[in-house]
Amino acid sequence: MDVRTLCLGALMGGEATGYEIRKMFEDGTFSHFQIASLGSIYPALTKLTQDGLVTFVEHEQENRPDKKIYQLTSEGRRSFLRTLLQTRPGEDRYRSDILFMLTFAEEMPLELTEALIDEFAARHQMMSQQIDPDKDDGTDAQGSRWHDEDGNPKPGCCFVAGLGQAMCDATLKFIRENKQGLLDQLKNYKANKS
Amino acid sequence: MDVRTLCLGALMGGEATGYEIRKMFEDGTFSHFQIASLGSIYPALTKLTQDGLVTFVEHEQENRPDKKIYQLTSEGRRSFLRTLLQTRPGEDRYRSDILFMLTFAEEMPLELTEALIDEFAARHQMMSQQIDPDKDDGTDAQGSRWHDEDGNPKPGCCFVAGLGQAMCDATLKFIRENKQGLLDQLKNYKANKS
DNA sequence: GACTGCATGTAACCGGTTACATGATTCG
DNA sequence: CGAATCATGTAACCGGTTACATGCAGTC
Repeated sequence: MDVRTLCLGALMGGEATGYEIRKMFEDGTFSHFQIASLGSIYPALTKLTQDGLVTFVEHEQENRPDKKIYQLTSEGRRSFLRTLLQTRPGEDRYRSDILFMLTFAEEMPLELTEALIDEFAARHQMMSQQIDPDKDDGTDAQGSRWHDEDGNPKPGCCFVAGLGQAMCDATLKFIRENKQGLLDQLKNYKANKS
Repeated sequence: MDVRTLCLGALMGGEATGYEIRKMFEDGTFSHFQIASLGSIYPALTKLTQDGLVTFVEHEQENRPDKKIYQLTSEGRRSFLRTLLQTRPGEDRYRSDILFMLTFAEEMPLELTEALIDEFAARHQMMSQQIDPDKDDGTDAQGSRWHDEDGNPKPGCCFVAGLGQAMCDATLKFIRENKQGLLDQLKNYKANKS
């Protein structure tokens, strides 16, 4: 799934600037299962504009670059929906340096192992909080992206958010239950070696 | 974490061919949290050989390209350990086209939604089975990578495997408990719209 | 005073994927 | 008879990251 498609999807929830789209992938709605950086989003939006899939209105701002508020065109919407129906989803890929490093826990000092686990836990804790579908991104006047025009929560979003949270919670739970055990095993393991 | 480091890590468990290393990332030990394709592994091994971090012995085979069995040099081992101690682990990144698509469940036919969920579940089921630390890759004469020379299981590996499995199981559980609910909600949602 | 947030944009670079080339064997 | 498995290797290509450029406002 390329950045262009991701941007179209982001705009399905309503208008947004490039900067705001990045936030959806950094902090927001999509943060736990997709990523996209500004350096790829801006060119993507330019391309989409050329192709007639999005339009933007320029809002002048003092002391800042003009804000470009993007919106799907009806063709953009149709195009995205077509993609949705036709695309065979790519494989899920989860990459974690921390888990890779932890595979070699025997080879590092105990403190490092513990630090890595703690960091892993901290990241998941943060993710879990960011996902929370009830928080609803707060003050947004026109209603958040989790809800449609009538204020009904979107089932798809809730399901995906719930799933993300379940994964985070499971991770956290596992760490709570197994961290000390691992540390103890490592102590024994190292004692046996010497 | 680049492919070179990944290859060094893979060889920490003992000697292997490029083809076997790919398998560790495709099916095996590392499959649930790192990926690497042959097109990047072979060049990486060549580079590592040039740098003196790995060596290989060529085993002739009939009707096949010679098999190159790679092995860490002592410098390769030291270098990997240094990397392990010095590297700030990169962010975990989980990318899932399916979850992205499911965010827009309202916009697609119910059957597609269900198919996507089922596929998601099937993939995680498979992952869960692949991880299983007890299976121990079976017939391997010199013992699998989950165990050290004395046959003791490596705590780091077990921990990471367990964590992977906990995540898979949580995913599967969530789907079991919420799939039908989502489908029902979508039915209502669509009925209300029309 | 330094850093973060808002806000856009460009371009070099780089790493990895994909596809191709080769070829016997085994399984369904 | 086609597909998958074993087994290595090269190279074009492409997508995205990183870094740079610009600049003000607010906070620590």
